[in-house]
Amino acid sequence: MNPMPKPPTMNDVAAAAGVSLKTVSRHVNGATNIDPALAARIAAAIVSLGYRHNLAAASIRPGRSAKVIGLVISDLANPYWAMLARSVERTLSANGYLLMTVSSEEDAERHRLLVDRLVAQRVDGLIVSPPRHDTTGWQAAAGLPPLVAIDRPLVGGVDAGAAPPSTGSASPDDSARSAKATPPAASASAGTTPRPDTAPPAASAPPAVTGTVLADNRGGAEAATRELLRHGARHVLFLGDSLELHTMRERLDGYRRALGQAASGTGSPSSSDDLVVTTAHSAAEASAILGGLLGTERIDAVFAANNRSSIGALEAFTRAGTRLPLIGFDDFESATLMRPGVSVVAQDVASMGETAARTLLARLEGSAETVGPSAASVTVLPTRLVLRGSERP
Amino acid sequence: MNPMPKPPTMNDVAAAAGVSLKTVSRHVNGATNIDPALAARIAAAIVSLGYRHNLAAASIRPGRSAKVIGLVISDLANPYWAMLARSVERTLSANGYLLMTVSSEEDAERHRLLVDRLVAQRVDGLIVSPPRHDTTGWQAAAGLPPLVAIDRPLVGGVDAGAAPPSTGSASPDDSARSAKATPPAASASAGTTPRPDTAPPAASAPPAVTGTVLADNRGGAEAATRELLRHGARHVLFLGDSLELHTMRERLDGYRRALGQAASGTGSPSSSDDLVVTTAHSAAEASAILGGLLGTERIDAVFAANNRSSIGALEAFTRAGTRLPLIGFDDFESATLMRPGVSVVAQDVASMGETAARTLLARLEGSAETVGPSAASVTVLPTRLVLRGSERP
DNA sequence: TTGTATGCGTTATCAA
DNA sequence: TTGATAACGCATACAA
Repeated sequence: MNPMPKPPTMNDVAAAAGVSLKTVSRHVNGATNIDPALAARIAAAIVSLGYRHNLAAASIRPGRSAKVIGLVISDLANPYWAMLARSVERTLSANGYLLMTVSSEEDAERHRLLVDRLVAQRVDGLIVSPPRHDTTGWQAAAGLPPLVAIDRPLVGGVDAGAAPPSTGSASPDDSARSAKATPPAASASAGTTPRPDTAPPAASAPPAVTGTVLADNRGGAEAATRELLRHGARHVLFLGDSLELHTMRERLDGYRRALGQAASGTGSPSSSDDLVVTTAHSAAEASAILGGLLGTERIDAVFAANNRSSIGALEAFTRAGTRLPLIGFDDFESATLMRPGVSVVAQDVASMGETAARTLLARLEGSAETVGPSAASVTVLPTRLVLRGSERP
Repeated sequence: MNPMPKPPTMNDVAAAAGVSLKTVSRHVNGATNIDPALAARIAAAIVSLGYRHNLAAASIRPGRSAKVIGLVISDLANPYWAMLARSVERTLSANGYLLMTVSSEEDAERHRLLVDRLVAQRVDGLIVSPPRHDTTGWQAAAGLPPLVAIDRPLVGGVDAGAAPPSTGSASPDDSARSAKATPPAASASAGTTPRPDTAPPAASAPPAVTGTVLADNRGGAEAATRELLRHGARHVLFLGDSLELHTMRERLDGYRRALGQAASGTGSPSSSDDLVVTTAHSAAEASAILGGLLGTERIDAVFAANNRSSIGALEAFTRAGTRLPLIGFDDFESATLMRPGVSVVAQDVASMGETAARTLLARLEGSAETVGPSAASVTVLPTRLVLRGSERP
């Protein structure tokens, strides 16, 4: 009946049960050594008052944490990310952690805001898929909890600019990106020592980047392209999104590698860049672009570099009432519904999420500095070429 | 270089800047009335120390909160829920709130755990899609923050007792549910006073249920079924998931309503329960079940009661090399790829999420008791029948 | 086994 | 405009 009955505290419970605060604390935290009689009185008081443990308050004590992890992805509505998020959540949840999933919508500024917010919320760890125009100095960023990069590597390992605020000047399409280290197509562990040259804004905080979990984008793309070539294709279209995305760069690289390899053999497949589209940001755009090309004779097969592009390609085929050999990157639910079935490069999304989660957990549980200062692991998960028929003419 | 440089606090900043704690607090909270000179010193100290505001600590002060909302859904990997989550996140995010999305995997126990955890985390509000075997006394549950039900109503409001399991007995068209404001296909507001008969576990806490946002499941299903009948179908299969799900009950109701209506007209469509499948929990199951029925002559059209069932039905068609007229509930990305295109009852997922978020925000911003004790709103969003061709023989 | 006293990082009160 | 001081809800030395 009270107008605003402020939530009962541990103290209220203690008073109601006629015990001390400390005893209630023990009971709530699941301590065993409590007089059963008192425990019962406390339990009764808790129920009768409607008391709920305040984890936010508890977590400000030194050494204690709320066991919350933040996950920053780019688009929750994309099945790929949704499945990744679920996989991460499952693993963390099984270990008593709660996951805060937020989506940046591929907006670097929003991404930065979200990370800041999560850090302010004092999450224990962060799993992050960096945005396109990532200018964050991750390696040096201060006050960050342990962090794992997923799906894409963080900048700062190599080419992080000296521009913390949103000043992303210079040419947006600068191709200075090939300076990056080429990760091996296998699982490996590299002691990525942080480079001291990038401006260290803070004094104390150690670099927090704990690990990176990627798929073998290059290898998958290469295998897919080679398969198309094997079936006689000579002009394979690369249909994908912006090269600002690390995954796209890797996939394009694999595609070109396959072309180059074939060229050195029979000498026929063209490796001209005219067959590369990197402006398909959505299924609709992919469909429109491909639709314009279907009439011409210039292409005879399509490598769709992500699930959106695959859908778009299929849409274009349907509209045009024709089709070309097609392999897509990323599996999607309705790939088996089409006839012929859509062949894809399938990522193991489940293990990707699980691996990221485990990497983070290992760091969190492992007593902080037990692994030595900044031993960052890089895991590259293999992809699988799933052939369902669409790769054929 | 310190082995474990514990994160700098506001006190450290104050010391470094040579000002008082309170002044730093003001600066961090964006107060305007600060000597510019001091403000500059503080800002410098913050950067140099790498200080980050600790929202968890701030939120324990009375009257202050972390501006975090919890969203509990049943399956993040289902595009329907993923889109809903994104829509909710967008609206909340635009209002300065952070969203914690967790998924219960349709497990009532896990659902309960998650809600408890979120409450313990002291979220400001909760948006919840109740699980199947929901036995939570929501209306009476103590210590809950303001809560909005989404997609499905909470039990405890009206029909919690009697027949939750698959007993769809009696006249399925029983109008007993009109005891509650029969959800018209529009927005309405009903003063749902909490029932005193369900055991009130707590003493003080007021019922927290602020609103309910549903789709017009019955109307949508009815329209879809009627459309199938209109094209000459006489034996429409209802292919759906468990009737423990409120949405399924409503959709089945709409389906039967259409059949009954047709029967009273030409007297032909069968309304026997033999055409009702409520055990398709996944696309694979739906596909298997329908596959078994396709050979027989017993059905001549399919109403797939959710997106999984639609996919399953298409799979079965593909496998059997045949097809029947089909309309599905819930739109899905590849519905336009098939030929003929798959007709669906489309929910406005975006406004559903937005409405839920706004309802909650209205309650949170509105100074608590300004709306009077427990004025819960019920919003029923209309659905849209999208015809793409698959409804035809 | 239980209680007392103190501190966690922040904000609010009230006086300077 | 600024600063000392007291909460906030909880957990932990340490004492009983």
